[in-house]
Amino acid sequence: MGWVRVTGATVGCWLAFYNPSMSLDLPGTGPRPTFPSSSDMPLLAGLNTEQRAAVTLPAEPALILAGAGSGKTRVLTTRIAWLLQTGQISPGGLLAVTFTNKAAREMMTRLQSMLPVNVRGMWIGTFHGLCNRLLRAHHKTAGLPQTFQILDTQDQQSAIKRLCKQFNVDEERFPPKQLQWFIGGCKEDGLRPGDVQAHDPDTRKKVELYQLYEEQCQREGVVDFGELLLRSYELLRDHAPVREHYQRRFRHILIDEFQDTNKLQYAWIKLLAGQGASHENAVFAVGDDDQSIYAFRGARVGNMADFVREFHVQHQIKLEQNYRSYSNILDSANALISHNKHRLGKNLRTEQGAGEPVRVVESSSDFAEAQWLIDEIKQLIRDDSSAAPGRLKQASAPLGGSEDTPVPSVGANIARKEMAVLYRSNAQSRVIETALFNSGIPYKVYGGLRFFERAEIKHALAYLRLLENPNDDTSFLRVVNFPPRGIGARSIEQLQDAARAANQGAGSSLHAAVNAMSGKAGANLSAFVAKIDVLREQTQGLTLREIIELVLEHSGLVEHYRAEREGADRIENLEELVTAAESFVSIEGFGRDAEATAAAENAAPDADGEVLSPLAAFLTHAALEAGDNQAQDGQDAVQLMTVHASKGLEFDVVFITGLEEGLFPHENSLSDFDGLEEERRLMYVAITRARKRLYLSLAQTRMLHGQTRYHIRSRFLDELPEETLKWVTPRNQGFGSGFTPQNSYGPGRGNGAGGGAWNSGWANASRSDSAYGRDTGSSLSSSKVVEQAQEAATGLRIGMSVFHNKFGEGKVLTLEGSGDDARAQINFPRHGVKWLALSVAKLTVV
DNA sequence: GGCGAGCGAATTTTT
DNA sequence: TTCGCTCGCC
Repeated sequence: MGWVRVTGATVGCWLAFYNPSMSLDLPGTGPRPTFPSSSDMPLLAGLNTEQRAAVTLPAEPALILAGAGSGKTRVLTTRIAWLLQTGQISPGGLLAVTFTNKAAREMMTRLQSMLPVNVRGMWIGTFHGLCNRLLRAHHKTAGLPQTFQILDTQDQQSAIKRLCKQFNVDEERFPPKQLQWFIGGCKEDGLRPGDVQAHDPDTRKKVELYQLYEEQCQREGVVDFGELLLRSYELLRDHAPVREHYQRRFRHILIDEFQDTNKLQYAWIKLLAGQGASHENAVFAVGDDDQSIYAFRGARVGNMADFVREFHVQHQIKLEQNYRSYSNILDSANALISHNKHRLGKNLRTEQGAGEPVRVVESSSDFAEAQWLIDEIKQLIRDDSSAAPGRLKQASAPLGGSEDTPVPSVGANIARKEMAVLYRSNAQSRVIETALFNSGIPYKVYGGLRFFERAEIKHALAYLRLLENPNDDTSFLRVVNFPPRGIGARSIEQLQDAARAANQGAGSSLHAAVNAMSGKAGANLSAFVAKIDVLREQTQGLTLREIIELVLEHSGLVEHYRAEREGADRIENLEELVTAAESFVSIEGFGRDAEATAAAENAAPDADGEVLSPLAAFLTHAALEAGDNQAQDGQDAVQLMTVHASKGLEFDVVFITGLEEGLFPHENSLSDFDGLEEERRLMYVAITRARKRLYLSLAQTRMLHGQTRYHIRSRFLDELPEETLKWVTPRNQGFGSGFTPQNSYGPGRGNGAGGGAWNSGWANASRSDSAYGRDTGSSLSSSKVVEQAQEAATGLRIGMSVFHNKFGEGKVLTLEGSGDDARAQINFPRHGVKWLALSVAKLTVV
C-alpha cells in the first residue's frame, strides 16, 4: 500500500504546534475498559507480525527498529489509534514527537482517518512546537514574556552580528557563523554560559559572548530554536510541580526518527518520561540507525543504545519487511550498509521479486551525465505506443523473476513526479536543471528559501512582531529603515549608544531609546516609532487579516515593491501572507475555541492564564513552520533534491548522480571514520528511495568551483554486489583507460532488452555542450592542447591510473612542468591527494 | 542611500 | 563558477 503523502495542504493541524486545546481527560480519570483481543481489531488488519507486535506492545519502554519502507509511520499511528481505541489512554494523555511539521501533520492526518478523534487537541508535534507550547503555558515560571518571539536561524545570526558590532568583536577571529554554532552547540548540550568549561582564551571569549547574547535575547524577549528546547527542559527540570504534572499526564510518549534526536532532546524525553523516577511512562521510540544522517547537526545515534540501557528496554522489535522496493535494490542497500561497523543490525527483505538490476552509468563529464539523464527521463516518460521493443508495460503480471526472465519493466509511461534525481550537494543541481530546462521537461527543485524566509515576508513579519513586542530589536533594525525613511547607519549607531546608556547603563530597547534622540535623526526615528505605536493602536480589535492588511499598507512595503522593477513577485507573496493568515484563523477558529483551550491548558499547575492573541499565535506559527519550499505543486514534474531531502520519500524511479570519490562520499567527511559511515548511511537512504528502478551515475570530470575536476568512482559502487548491478557503460578499472571523449552514445541507444542499454562509450562532449547553448568547444580544445603537451613530456595523462610503491594505486589529477621539473598531482584513495616530482617518484602506469 | 567592484568561500538542514 | 557580503564611491 502506498504512503499517504500530504503536500501543500498545510491545513488542519496548525493548532497543535502552538496552541493547546486538549481535552481535560487525564489518564486515570477516564474509563478503564478491557482490551479486545488484537485479532478482532480492524485497526490491526493488514499489519504483519512484527508490525502488529509493535503496535500492541504493553505500556513499557520499547524500541522499534524500523527499516526503510517498513511501514514505520503506519506503525506509529496505528499504535496511537490502538491505545486510544482500547481505552488505554485518552487523547490528552499521550505525547507524540516528530522532527518536522510535515511528519506531525502526516501523523495527524492518518490518525484522523483511522479514528474519529480530534487531533487538534492532542500533543502531537515537533520538539520545538511542543516546547513552545509548554513555554507559553508556563511563561512566567520559565521567565519569559507571554508574547516572546522566536528567532529563526537568520534572525539569530543578525542578532549575533549586532552583538559583535556592539562589543567590537574581531569578526575575523570570531566569525558570527562560528559563534552561532558554538552557542547552539552549548545549548544542545544543556550548557548555560556558566556551565561551559573554557580552558583557552578563545573559548573564554566565546563563552563571554554567549553570556552577552543570552542577556540580549532576554532583554528583547526573544528565544532561538535551541533556547526553546533548553528553556523548556529547564522548566521541567527545575519545577517539580510542573514536571510531575506532565509526567502524570503523558503516560505514553511516542517518538519518531529517534536516531535523529540530540542530547538535549533525549534528556527532555527522559524528564517527561520520569526515567529513573518512581514510575516511568511508556516511551515508544521508533528509529533506524542506518538512516541516521544528521550527526552533523547534533543528532546522536547513540541515543538509541542509551535508551535501551537506561530505560531497561525489554521490547525491541525490528521491522525488516520492506514494502517498497524490489530485491535487487534492497540487496544493494543491505550489502552497502553492511560495510558500516557501528550498527544495531538489520536486514531488509521483500516479498516482491528481484526486479530489474540496478543500472550503473558512467559519463565523461557532468554535462554528459545531465544529457544522459534527459534522454533516459524522456525514454521513461514516453508513451507505450512509441516504446522500443523489449520494453514492457508496467507490470501487471506477478512481480519478480531473475534478470533473465522478463522483468516488470518500468520502461515507459512513468509519471514525471515518480522520478527523482538525487545528488549529494546542491551545487550539482545546476547542470541538471539547465539540461532539464532546455529540454522542456518540467521539474521541481527542493530546497532553497521557504515562504516565511523570504525577505519581503520577513519584513512584513518584523512589523507585525513590533506590534506585539516593541522590544524586539532584531525586528526593529530590520525595518527601521525599510522602506527607506532617511534613517542611516549613523542614526542607528547613535540610537544603539543611547539604548546602551539607558537605565543607568542597564540598557533598554531601541524602541524605548528613541525618546533620548534629538535632531534630525531623532525626528526620523520618532516618526518611525510613532508609526508603529499608531499601528498598534489602530489594529486593536481588528481581525488578523485586517491587521496584516493595515500593516502592509502603512508600513509602505507594498508601495515600495510596487516601485521596484522586480517587485511583482514580492507583492504577490505579501498578498499570499494575507491569505495564509486568513486560512490560519479560519482553521484555528480563534475566539471561543482559544478561550476554552487556554482554560484547559491552565489546569496545569502554575500555568499562566492568558490567551495568546491571534497575531501572536500567527507569528509563532510563522517562526516554527517556515512553510513549503516551493508552493507550485500539483504539476507533474521530475523531482530534484539532495539525498538528505529525499529521506522519507519514495519514487518509482530514482537516479543517484555524482557517485564519485570526493563528492559522494564527500571529501570533507573522509577525514574521520564516523564521517564515512554517515556518508554510507546517506547512500543507503538514497538507494532505498527507489521502488522499481534505480540508476547510479557518475561522471569522470565535473565542474566544481569553476574548475574541471577529475574524480574516480565512488567506493560505494565497489561495495555493491556485482550480481545486482548492470553496468550500462563499460566498467572501467580505476579510471583512465580510454579517456577519449570522441565516443558518442549516438543514435542507436535505448534498444537493449530491459531498456536503457546503451551502445558504448560516453556522451560526446560537444554535443551535450551545444544542448545547453554554450560554446565551450574552444576552451575544451585549448586545454586539450596543453594536456597533450604534458602527456608527451611526462608520459602520463590526466585521469590515468598509476601505481606508487608506498601509496598504492592512484589517479593523475594534474600535470605540471616538464623534464626534471615535471610533477603530478595524484589522488591516492588510501593516502589522499599528493604532489609528486616525477623525476623522483617511481610510478608505473596501471 | 544605492550601486557596483572586489573578495572569499563554496556539504548535508529542520526547527 | 557563482553567490553573498563588505566596502567605497557617487
